[in-house]
Amino acid sequence: MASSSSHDTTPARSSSGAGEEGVALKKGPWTAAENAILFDYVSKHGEGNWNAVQRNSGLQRCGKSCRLRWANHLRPNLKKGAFTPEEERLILELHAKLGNKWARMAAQMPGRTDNEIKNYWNTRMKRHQRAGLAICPTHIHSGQHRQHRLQRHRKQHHALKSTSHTQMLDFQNQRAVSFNQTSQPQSYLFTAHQAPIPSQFNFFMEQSNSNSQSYHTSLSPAVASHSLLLNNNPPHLPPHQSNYHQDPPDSSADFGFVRLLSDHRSDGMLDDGFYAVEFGNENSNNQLFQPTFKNMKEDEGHQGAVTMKETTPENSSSGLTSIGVMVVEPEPEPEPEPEPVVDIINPLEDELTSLIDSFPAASPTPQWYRRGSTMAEINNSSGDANGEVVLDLCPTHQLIMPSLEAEATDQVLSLGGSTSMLWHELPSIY
DNA sequence: AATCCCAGCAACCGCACTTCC
DNA sequence: TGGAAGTGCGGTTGCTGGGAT
Repeated sequence: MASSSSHDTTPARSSSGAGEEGVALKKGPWTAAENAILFDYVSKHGEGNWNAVQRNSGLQRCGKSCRLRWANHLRPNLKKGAFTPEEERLILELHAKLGNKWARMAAQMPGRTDNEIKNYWNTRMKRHQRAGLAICPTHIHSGQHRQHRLQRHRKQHHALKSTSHTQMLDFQNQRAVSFNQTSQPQSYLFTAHQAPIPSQFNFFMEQSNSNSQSYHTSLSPAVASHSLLLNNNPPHLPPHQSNYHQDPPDSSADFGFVRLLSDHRSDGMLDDGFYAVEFGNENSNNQLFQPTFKNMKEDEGHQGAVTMKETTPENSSSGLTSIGVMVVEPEPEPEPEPEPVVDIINPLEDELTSLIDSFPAASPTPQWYRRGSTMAEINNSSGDANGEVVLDLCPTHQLIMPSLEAEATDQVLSLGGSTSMLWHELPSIY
């Protein structure tokens, strides 16, 4: 990228100001000669008294400019080059602790300058705002905030244990998904008209052929940003043994499904383990296939999974589109003492809060989050609503994910024989 | 090959704080 | 004690080079 030397012969940003005795002060990129003069002067006289540099050295730069040049480029023991992963991690931690206190951050990173750290952070912010990604991973939150989150989580955990584990996210007042019957092979089209699907969700397509081989392929981010068109049997899919299908339920099954997965990027920008939506279908023979369950924030000791449910006409008359999340948690640790914390939110809400906290401020808050519904309330076909997850998609089909109280890998997801779907007007999940 | 776009970076600017007289 | 000078900090600007088209 641009370096100081690249500016050496470029006067583009230069302008003039008046120094002491009316001497025109230069602005803009520093030349090698100026660097040499400054370095020589500071080597002899030490740092400080920067305005004297111009007076005594003949350098036509103001004191502030000299100080900046020295601090950012000329002083000894400066580290040059890209930040190491360890330094990046440190920046995240320090920023969580200190905020935009670049100088204080630099003081704890030998060889790095505040300007460098600031530029790094700002470009990173821009990049992730563009991408709609969370800025700080959960594990970077400051100790106090982190502890508070854990407290709230434990508090909520107890509340859940006493009632139900089912938590619902409802996409209300949205147009329901419409399904169109088409001939085989099945194809799915997911379209989000209101906002791009956030890029923290990777789109994959997984398929299994008649030989129980699973295929897994990524989908174009450009396509995924607003819509997905999927065919469950494209011939061009690269053979890639899926990590997600543990036991294909039926070797003759031929199915595909789409995932929106949390993007675990190497830069650790996202809330680990926050998973959103899993779409599924099955083949025309109504073979069942296993949904895949993901850990949610294993460090806090619970698992979660999200899937969707097509609803029958009678139980989707409201046109409700909802996404449910089930949280499976281990037995609670004994609380050492009652906590004065009053605000109780569920773990999912907590995670969503952390995600939403970093959303662009201009994004409208969708009116889709509602707690309280259980699958039993929507569909009386199940006797045990605990942990069931529901996503109403259309008035004519139903996809049911049973409780996760049993071993997750044994869960079976059933789905009617839909062939294609349009998911219109998804609420935004920035 | 030419042009456009944009990420990365260096440097400037304004403000606040500290020090000195 | 108050004003001027010096210094530090954070925000912003604008240039450059590389990649995309």
